[in-house]
Amino acid sequence: MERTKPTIIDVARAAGVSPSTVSRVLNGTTAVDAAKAERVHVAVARLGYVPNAFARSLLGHAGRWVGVLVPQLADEFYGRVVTGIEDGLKQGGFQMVCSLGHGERSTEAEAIAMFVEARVAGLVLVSDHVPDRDVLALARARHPIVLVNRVIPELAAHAIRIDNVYSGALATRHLLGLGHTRIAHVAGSLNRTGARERLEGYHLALREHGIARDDRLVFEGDFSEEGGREAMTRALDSADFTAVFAANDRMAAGAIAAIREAGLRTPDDISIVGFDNTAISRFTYPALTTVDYPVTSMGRRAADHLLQLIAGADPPPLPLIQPRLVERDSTCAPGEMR
Amino acid sequence: MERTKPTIIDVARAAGVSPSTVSRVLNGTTAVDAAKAERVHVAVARLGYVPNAFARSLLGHAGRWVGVLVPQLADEFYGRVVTGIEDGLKQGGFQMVCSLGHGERSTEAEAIAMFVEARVAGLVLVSDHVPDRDVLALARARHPIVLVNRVIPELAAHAIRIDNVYSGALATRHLLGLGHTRIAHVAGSLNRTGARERLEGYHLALREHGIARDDRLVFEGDFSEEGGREAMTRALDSADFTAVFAANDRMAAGAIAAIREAGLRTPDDISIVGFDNTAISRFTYPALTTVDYPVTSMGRRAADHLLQLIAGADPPPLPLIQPRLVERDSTCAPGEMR
DNA sequence: TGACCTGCTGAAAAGCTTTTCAAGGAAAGG
DNA sequence: CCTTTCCTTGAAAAGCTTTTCAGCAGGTCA
Repeated sequence: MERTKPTIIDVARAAGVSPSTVSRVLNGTTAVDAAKAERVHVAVARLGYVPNAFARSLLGHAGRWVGVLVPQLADEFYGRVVTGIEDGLKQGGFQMVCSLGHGERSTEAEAIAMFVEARVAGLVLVSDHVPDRDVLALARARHPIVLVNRVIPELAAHAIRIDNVYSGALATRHLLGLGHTRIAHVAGSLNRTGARERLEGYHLALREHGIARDDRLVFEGDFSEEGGREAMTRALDSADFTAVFAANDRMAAGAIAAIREAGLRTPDDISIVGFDNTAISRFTYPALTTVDYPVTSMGRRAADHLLQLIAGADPPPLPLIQPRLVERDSTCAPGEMR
Repeated sequence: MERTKPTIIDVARAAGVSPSTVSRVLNGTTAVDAAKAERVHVAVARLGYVPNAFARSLLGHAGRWVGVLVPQLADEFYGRVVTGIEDGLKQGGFQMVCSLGHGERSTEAEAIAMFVEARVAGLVLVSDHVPDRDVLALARARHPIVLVNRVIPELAAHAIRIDNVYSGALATRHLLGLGHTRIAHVAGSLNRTGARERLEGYHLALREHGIARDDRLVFEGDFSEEGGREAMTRALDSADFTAVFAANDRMAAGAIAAIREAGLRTPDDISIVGFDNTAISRFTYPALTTVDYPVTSMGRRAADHLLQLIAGADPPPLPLIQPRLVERDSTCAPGEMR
């Protein structure tokens, strides 16, 4: 019973004109006799004709689609990246096609293969697991590509990411500026570049202030709330400090819970700085001082850059983003009652 | 300099066989002489040939793509829906193509038009603004469609949504069960169906317990944190109650802040129940008792249903979801110290 | 040895739209 | 009134892959 979709030929027959004329009416490429145009419109409406994008694209018309690959969307972070990207693309008349990589190499590879087959005009890859080699192969095949949060030396000009070292130092300097000298760090999984860089920034800031490095103040977590709680529990058991820099907001939230469970107060007894400025940081108690990861605007800039690449322009290299700190209620001077 | 992409004909020429043979090697449809197959593989690799999905799809091969339209992805909620949908689709061998509607009718209409032109195999529409009439037109044109969180009577069998009345009653009954009798409600924007239904559930539960309806205990918010804080401030000024049911977690978080600012404690002085079970509810202090909106699994079921529609099956109607309550630390019996 | 089957291969058609080319008619100008 | 030009239109080709059909070679069976 599956009636097949009407084609431009059916419309032409119904309107008593040639397919070329129908095409012209629909695309407005050439003037067409008003009466015929009207007949075409009527026929289109009556038959429910929708031009076949495949046939059109087959003509070599550049697709107006851009592929976007993100690891996941279950938490807010990547959703905000995608929002920025989509905004930029839409502005330029492109549509986003978004796929999830789930942090698995094979899944990501499949998604990218689909994009390539679909002849997308360009690609945005957000911090994915596909090996550098494959990404470079894509780039060499003249696919416009922009990377978010990933370093591949050859593509550095087309990668936008946050300056993690600077950011880690920024958070730590804030605590140092308040007068803290014993500052712990709840790190992310140290097999992740970002986590290592934030740790490096933490060390950098301490060194600037002439404070000796003490690895017993660094506790590795896994970017999860539970990991943060657990790392902080270990910290409270084994070390002596008045402030903590946590490598993301989730862990900071877990750390706050651990501090409370230990019968201490934030920030009175222990100040804490998070990282990301996700919704979480507004809802913890006390509200979290954190590093603002300007993730939506980074997505936006990635999209703008990509549009230029697609247009054949040679845009200036994408910058390393230096974020700012958002002060809320989880930090104060040591010993100060607040 | 833009070298055009190699076609199957180029590969055939390079391998010294016909295009048909190349197609057969690549798709494995028919046995091919091993030596020739090898030559084809070599040629494909050397030329970097990628089959053109448009040409393939033009043959009427059903596309393996499904269009998904969501309002936005900037907060966690829709991200989780999408995660569930994508999971289900991938399971069935389909790829998700996701677009954002931004709650605007024209944007949504454009996205849907793109999906239709791309000949997606089906559509999942999440709570969108396109008028019923247009959705019905799509359905009549034999597009498999599943709706999430939206009621269109003619498509009720293909719509999955939460039972808001039941849910509102569930939250309220929990408070009643603890012994509360003066229970306030911080409602969502009452021009939204969901908000009105939750309010209805609240009234229903009170009636069950023989408690007279008192409209002075209902305060309209706007689903935002700030709206919740403000509604709760008004509530504390004007009414007398020992518990609150807030129509979502964001407003509940705002309400908790307002309670704290008023010098009261949660749950000792005022118990509070939220709605959604988003990450927020784990991070507030005290952690929020809330209605678990099983949003990922709903997305998953929507996808499964759609896959059946695409396969031409006639799946059983999608259910109205009755969620369960997640008890955390924001509720206790009135007067009880906790 | 001849008829028949099997396995592999190439030619050609189908699928739908856009665009180029050529032609027809009408209008304008001499 | 004839020629030139412009406007509109239809025919046909291009774009790329899959699939059907027919053919060919080699082997099998009687």
